[in-house]
Formats: sequence, C-alpha cells, structure tokens
Amino acid sequence: MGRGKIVIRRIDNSTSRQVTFSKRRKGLIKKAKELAILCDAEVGLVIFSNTAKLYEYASTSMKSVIERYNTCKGEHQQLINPESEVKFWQREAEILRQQLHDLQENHRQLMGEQLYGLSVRNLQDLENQLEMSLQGVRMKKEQILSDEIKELNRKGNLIHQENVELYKKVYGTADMAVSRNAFVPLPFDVHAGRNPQSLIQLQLCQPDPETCETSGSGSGSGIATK
Amino acid sequence: MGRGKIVIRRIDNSTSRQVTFSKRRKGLIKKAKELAILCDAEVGLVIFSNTAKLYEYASTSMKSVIERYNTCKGEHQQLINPESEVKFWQREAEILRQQLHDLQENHRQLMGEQLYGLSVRNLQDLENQLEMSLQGVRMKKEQILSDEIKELNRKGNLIHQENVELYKKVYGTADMAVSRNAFVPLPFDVHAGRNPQSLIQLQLCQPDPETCETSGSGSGSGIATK
DNA sequence: ACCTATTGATAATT
DNA sequence: TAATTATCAATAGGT
Repeated sequence: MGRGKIVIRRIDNSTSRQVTFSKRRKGLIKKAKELAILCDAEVGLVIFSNTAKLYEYASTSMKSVIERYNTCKGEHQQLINPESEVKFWQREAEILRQQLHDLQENHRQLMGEQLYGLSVRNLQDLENQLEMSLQGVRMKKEQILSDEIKELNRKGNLIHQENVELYKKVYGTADMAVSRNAFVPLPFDVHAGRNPQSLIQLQLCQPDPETCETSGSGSGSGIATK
Repeated sequence: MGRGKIVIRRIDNSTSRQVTFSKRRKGLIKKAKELAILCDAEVGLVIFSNTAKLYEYASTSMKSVIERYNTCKGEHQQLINPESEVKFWQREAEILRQQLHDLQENHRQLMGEQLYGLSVRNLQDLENQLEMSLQGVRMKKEQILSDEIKELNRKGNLIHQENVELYKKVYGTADMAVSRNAFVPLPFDVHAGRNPQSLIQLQLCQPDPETCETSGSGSGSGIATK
C-alpha cells in the first residue's frame, strides 16, 4: 500500500525506519480506536519505539485493560500491591455501579417513568428521542414485513412456475386459461394496503403478476432486490 | 476500504459487528506485528471483545510489555499473592459489568438501535412501549407548561391588582381605562400553540416591557427571560 | 468462509 | 517535517 510493495523486515535505514514508525504507529492506533468503537471492544495498545519511547492507546484506560488482562489470565503477578489493587477494584465497582445507576435512571425515563424533576427542555429532548426511536422501530418492523412479503412472493412465483410446467406436461399447452383451476394472479400493488397486516394477507394470496407472466425468463429474477 | 465507506460508530447489527470484529482484529494484529518488525519496536496489544473474550499480541511477551510499561509509568509493582478481598471486588465488578451490559442492550433497543434479531412481535411490543412513554412524556411536558402559564397568569394578576391599587392612590380612581398596560391573562390551551417554546415566550413577555420601566421591580418580574 | 469493488493506508518522492 | 500521489492492502457488503 504505497508506491511499491515492501517486505516485512526490519528497515535498515534509520531515517526511513523512524518515518515509517511514525506513520504506521499513527495508523495502528487509529485502527485500534476504530475497532474499539465499531465492535464495542476494550482495546489496549502499548508501543515502545526502538529508541525506548513509549506510545500507548487504551479505549478505556490502560490500567483497566491490564487489570482485566491479568484477571483473564488468572494471574496477579503484575502491577500494584494487593492494597492498591483492592482499591482499584473498589473504584472500578463504584464506577460501574454509578454507570448502572445513571443508565437505569435514563432507562426509566425512556420508559416514561420517573419524569419528575425534568425540565421542559429535557422533556422535549426525551420526546424527540422517543419519536426517533419509534420511527426506527417502525421502519424495522415494516422492513421485516416487507421482506417477508417479498419472500412469500418469490415462493409463490416459484410454485406458480412449477404449476405452469406441470400443466404443460399434462395438457401439452401452457395455456392454463382453459382450466377451471388455473391460477390467475391478480394485479398487486404494494401501496394499496395501508396496514402492513393486511399487506401480508394480501400477499399470501397473490404472487406478483409481473414476475409470473414470463415463464421462460430467468428464475433468478424472482428475487426482489432493492 | 470496502464496498462502501462506513461511519466509525458502534455497529448495530450484532452479526455484522462480530464479523467486522473478527476481520479488523486480525488486521490490527497483523499491523501490530508489522510495526514491531519493520521498526524494531516492542508492541503489546490486548483486545477484549464485547463478549468479554480476550485476544492478545505481544512482539516479545505481554509480561515484558506490561512490566516495561509499568516501569515507564513509574508504577510500583510488588508481587504478593492475591487476597480474597481482591477476588471479591473483581467478582463484584464483573457482575456489575454484566448488568451494565444487559441494561445497555435493552437501552439501545429503546433508543431504536440494535433492533437486529427482534421479531415483529418484539418490535410491536417495543413500539407500544415507546408510544406509551411518549404519551407520558408529552402529558408531563404539557402539565409543566400549563402550570407555568397558570403561575404567570397568577403573578400577572397580582401585579395588575397592585397597579390598580397604586393607580387609585395616585389618581383617586380605579378606572385604568386610560392606561395602555392592562394585564389580560391568557387562557391556557395546549392545542392552540403548535410550538410550546413560543407559548412560553408569549407568556413570559406578557408584562409589556414598557410597563416595567417605571414599576418598582415587582416581585413577579423576577422570572428571568433571555 | 470466500469474493471483489471500493476505500483507506502508506512507500516513495518532493 | 509536512505534503503529494501512485500503489497496494484492508475490508464492507454480498454470496
């Protein structure tokens, strides 16, 4: 990823090495940050240059990371005497307790409880947040319903195709109009029903005619993509 | 650097988050290795997934890195066997961390995030909850606004009474028809004003500035407006 | 897990 | 040391 590819091997030229160190250190820390944020991870990164200079990054705090690391490893051989270690964990617990408390309060307010003491401004913010949440939830719900409908359509189409083929084999013609039992797809309009519930009902009975009519065309087109 | 650019923000969809975590963790560790080799640096990297799983890389050994880090930071490191008190607090912290994690998940859903994996039924429940919350918040807000307006009206009336009395003493008559500053309390109607803010503004400004210039700073005018 | 279009990181250069 | 830019590497989204 540069003007030319390089072999991963100690850079001899000290100046180049310094420059590369500077660039890559920055890039590495950036990526560590991104990983922590994107994936909700706790990350600790320690770098000593070959000149013994220390660089570090921690998504929370290095102390927290190291303590957690030691806990995970079941080793307590590093860092801090027991006394201060106890203090550390007490503080850690206190912080967590506080966070939990704050979040609970916030949570209750989001549940429409514990509104006493809030200013109009706070309430307005809360209202806006709830409206946004509601919008998100509704969109998600409708998306799921929409997906379900598409899937049902797809399956319906496949089955219809199959029927046409079978009909052809039995009667030697694809013209199913002569049959009393012919499947006659009704025109389907997604926007016809305002109520998603009714949409499902409609869909259960009605494969999309557009995709059905050309039996010869690719079956893959049945998959509706947006 | 992918099919599209992304915003660096916690990934909502837990599957995507896992996948991204896996990819980026690998990439990060690779780059950490390269930095250590290319630039002759000592690197230590600790990563906890949001499922509390530990991943690590150290160019030398994590112990060495942490010790060197502690030395650099001037931390005292006495190696004494762990006391049960430490374990107790660690467990305490772990429990709290778990609770916090669970609550956060719930909270995010109330915020309209992290909706991936919820069934239509769940989403419907969530929607209902949000609607109820919204109703509660709006009622509370309107109640506060109503109370404020009532209070302002009350104070306005008091001041008006005072003015009438003063006017009587000065002119020997209660007929203030000549005055342009009669206070007319507005009836509160939640649905009249579209914007609650403007409602407040209107009410707060009700005592006309002109009337204030000579008034002996009535107690009611203590309400600060910006 | 694999694929590939696209973005991002960076080696070389000024 | 800081830009610039041509190139390669990482990866987001899809299968």
